[in-house]
Amino acid sequence: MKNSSAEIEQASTWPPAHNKRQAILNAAADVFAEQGYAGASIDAIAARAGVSRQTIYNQLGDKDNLFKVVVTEITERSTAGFFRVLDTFPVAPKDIEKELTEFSVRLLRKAICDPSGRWLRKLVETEGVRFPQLFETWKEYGPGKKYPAVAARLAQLAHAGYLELDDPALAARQFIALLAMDLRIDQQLGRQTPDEEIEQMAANATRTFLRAFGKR
Amino acid sequence: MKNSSAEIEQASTWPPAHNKRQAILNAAADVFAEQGYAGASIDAIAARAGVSRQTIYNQLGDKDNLFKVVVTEITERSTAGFFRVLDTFPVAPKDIEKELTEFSVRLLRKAICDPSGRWLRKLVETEGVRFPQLFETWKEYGPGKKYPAVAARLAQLAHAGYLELDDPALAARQFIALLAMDLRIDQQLGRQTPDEEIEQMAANATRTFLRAFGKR
DNA sequence: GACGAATTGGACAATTGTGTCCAAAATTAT
DNA sequence: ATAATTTTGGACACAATTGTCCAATTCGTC
Repeated sequence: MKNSSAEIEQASTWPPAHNKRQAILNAAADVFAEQGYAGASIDAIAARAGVSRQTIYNQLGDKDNLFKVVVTEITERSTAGFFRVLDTFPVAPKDIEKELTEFSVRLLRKAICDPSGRWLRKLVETEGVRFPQLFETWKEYGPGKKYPAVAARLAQLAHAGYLELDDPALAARQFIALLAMDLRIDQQLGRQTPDEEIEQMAANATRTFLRAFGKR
Repeated sequence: MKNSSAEIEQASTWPPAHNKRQAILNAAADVFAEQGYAGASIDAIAARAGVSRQTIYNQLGDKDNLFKVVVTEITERSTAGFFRVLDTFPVAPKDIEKELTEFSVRLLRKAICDPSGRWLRKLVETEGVRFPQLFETWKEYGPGKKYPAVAARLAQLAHAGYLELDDPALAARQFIALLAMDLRIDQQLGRQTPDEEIEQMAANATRTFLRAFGKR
């Protein structure tokens, strides 16, 4: 009924059980993020996925394993989306402020439209202590790969004479921090950040970043 | 035994039961933060506080109420500490970079040594959806009072000719974002950030902030 | 030392959740 | 159509948790 993932169950004459599996994983991600590991009951997940409890145990084993699968799955989904956006990073911009702002908008929008990232961060924050190995995996895929990638792009811009950077890695972290800043507060609630605000956030971050590191 | 709050129970010929109450609140804060609301069992809290379960029910009622008391208590403790540090904000610095960095170190250190802030943030993130009224309270005391206070100090510095600001409120958020940036990752784990790194973080943030907004 | 208050520990019912088993039903492929 | 596989829903044992009750004990005070 109120199953938001139901539309995915089209006629898929494909991997036998993969649409139900997907429905389960989506539902599980939601419930885990909302209720925490302990608070998430298998029944709640089953209900939201529109599946019987038994099917979950059949396909994914016990709660621990379900949780691990959810996190790895979402990690992959999230990083894939991130790198797709990163490919649109401006290389030889005519108007650097304009193009960097537009890139920032794309980045923020991806981070919003695809809630995976948010769920994931929340899950890791909440359950990281109890699943240390999971925390490591996330750190490897999250900060471990995303920040260097951004740093490389920034270094490229610096090398092309657009920026003055002595520490690209630091600049990358600061750029992301400035971008995500206002998003966090909104996002922790269910608040759907309106488009104008996203553009405002991107503009603010880019402007300050360029004030600090732009060639003058 | 391994009760880290036990030392507080000195000879206090004072409010009859207030040291035990404190022990309970401290333990509850820890357990709630580690395990989430659902995962935190009263028994676990009682054990960590070194009291019997019954005592918790006697003094603080049921789990819901205990949680509320913990959050309000910690909110007050945290904001108090913050404003005590904010009073050391440089007003007429000789070397602005130096003095602003030192202030940043104090701010970060307070945010670390007093784990209340971290616990609180985590609790709000985890349980904010389930306790909406609580979320509002936190937002009122957290972002609602801290950011404007910082903005006012920055505006003061700008007025005194040290900074070039068009939007103090925005600058305040960005300053805090730059400061807290690297802290979050460390902190979510139990990692005790070493002193040199704190100073490094403060220096990085201040340097970038002044590159963007310092009068040249 | 004796009194009153708080604390303790243990037992208790009620609820909730996990993970398993299984026979009936639905779905899919042959 | 028929056979194979998956899904379903309900029942079940088992464990954990909440919140309450109460007698025995400890604690601080007078």
